[in-house]
Amino acid sequence: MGNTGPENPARTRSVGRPVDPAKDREILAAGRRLLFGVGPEAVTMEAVAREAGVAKATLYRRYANRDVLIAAVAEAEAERMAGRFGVVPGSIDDLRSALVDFGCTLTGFLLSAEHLRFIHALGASDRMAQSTRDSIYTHGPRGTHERLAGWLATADRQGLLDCRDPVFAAEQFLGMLMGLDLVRTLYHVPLVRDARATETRVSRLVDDFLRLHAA
Amino acid sequence: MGNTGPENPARTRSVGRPVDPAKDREILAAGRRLLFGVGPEAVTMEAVAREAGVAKATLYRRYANRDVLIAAVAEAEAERMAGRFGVVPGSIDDLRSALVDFGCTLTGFLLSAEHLRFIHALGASDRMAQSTRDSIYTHGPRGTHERLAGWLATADRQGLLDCRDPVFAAEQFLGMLMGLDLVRTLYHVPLVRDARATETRVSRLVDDFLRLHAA
DNA sequence: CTATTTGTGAACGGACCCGTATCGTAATTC
DNA sequence: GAATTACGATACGGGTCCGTTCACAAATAG
Repeated sequence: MGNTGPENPARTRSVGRPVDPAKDREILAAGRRLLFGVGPEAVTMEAVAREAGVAKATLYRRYANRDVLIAAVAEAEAERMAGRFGVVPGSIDDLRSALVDFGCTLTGFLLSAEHLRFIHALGASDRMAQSTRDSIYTHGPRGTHERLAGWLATADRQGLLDCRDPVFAAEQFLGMLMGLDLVRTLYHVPLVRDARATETRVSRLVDDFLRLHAA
Repeated sequence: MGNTGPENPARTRSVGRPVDPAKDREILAAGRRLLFGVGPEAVTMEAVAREAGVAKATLYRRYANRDVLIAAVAEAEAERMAGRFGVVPGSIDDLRSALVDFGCTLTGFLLSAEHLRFIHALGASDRMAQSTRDSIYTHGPRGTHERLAGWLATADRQGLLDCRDPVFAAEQFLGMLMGLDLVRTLYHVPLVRDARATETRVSRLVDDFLRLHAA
């Protein structure tokens, strides 16, 4: 993951024309636009080359074949999204407002156009390697789940909460939070919910959750 | 929807060799296997013809083009799944066991291989018409949500429950029930959960839900 | 300048697919 | 039997894409 370029240790042989890193970025950006903007079928070598302003031969100099390219595009996006996914509840002093903030941020992301496109790109079973999916899952939902569970466990140890099964409780909370939003996303059902509505909704859910696990 | 065949009023001209309905079924079955088993890209006219043991010309006699065929396959599957989705809580006399049964059936379906393949096929944005998706959504998740909300509203009117916003509560319950299962499905994360584990999990969730809305 | 490597542009063979067409055969009505 | 329709097998033109190749320009080190 901490690689200078596509699949390369010792990329510079220190002689000859150096690799243009701008092209790397252009290729991945073009691949991302196609994969997450149009769909997996749209990311053909010819389309990527055209979109990136690069010769097809250049693509094959960097990526062995189409599947490798698609995997690289997905992996790059996974890293980009890790930051967005990396939401964590704030200070434990004010449980309620920490959970409300956490919930609003998370649902806001769930419903974003960015995430929607990402979810749909996951359907490309064959084209996207399972390892890529695993990586995204681990850095994404699984990480969020674990962090929330850890946070709840801490709150329980400090006597702020009665939460003897934090993993279960965290999933319960995340489930309530997502509600049917993910389903709606999958079915392309538009859902407008402004910041105001989101906050009231999340507030009610957090109140319920805290009521269930009151110390 | 109550059509004898693909897009056909007055299909019998009553003279000449009649259409073989078995071929209709074979075609749809083959399309279903390909669409939900392999992926949208796999459902080509040639593959369907091969898989169904039918000449390609026969396909074009029934379906104008590939997109129409794919839409028909998806629509047929949507009808098939409507029955599976059509879970409804049982008698209102015993809230708890009715909800537990409902929850177990629903999560069992959510995690089924059948539903998994279905979800992934939804990614084919271009190939599957939005009207098809809408139909599936309406007969599926939306219907379940509405039926549950109606059920809760009835329970509220009878004083068995304190549920002043049944739509909200229904989504809350469904959210808790699904938890991260749908996410796991999307990321191909296997989750083994036998009937025993499912029931204890759902029982806890139902208890929590009833505690939140106790009369 | 020379050697070396990156990148371009264009072309190519092979594969797959779509949608159509043709010809022969099977099944049914009259 | 004759007319009519459904189906199979096969082939074709047109298109897209993959992955490779080749000749040539561009950029860098020594």
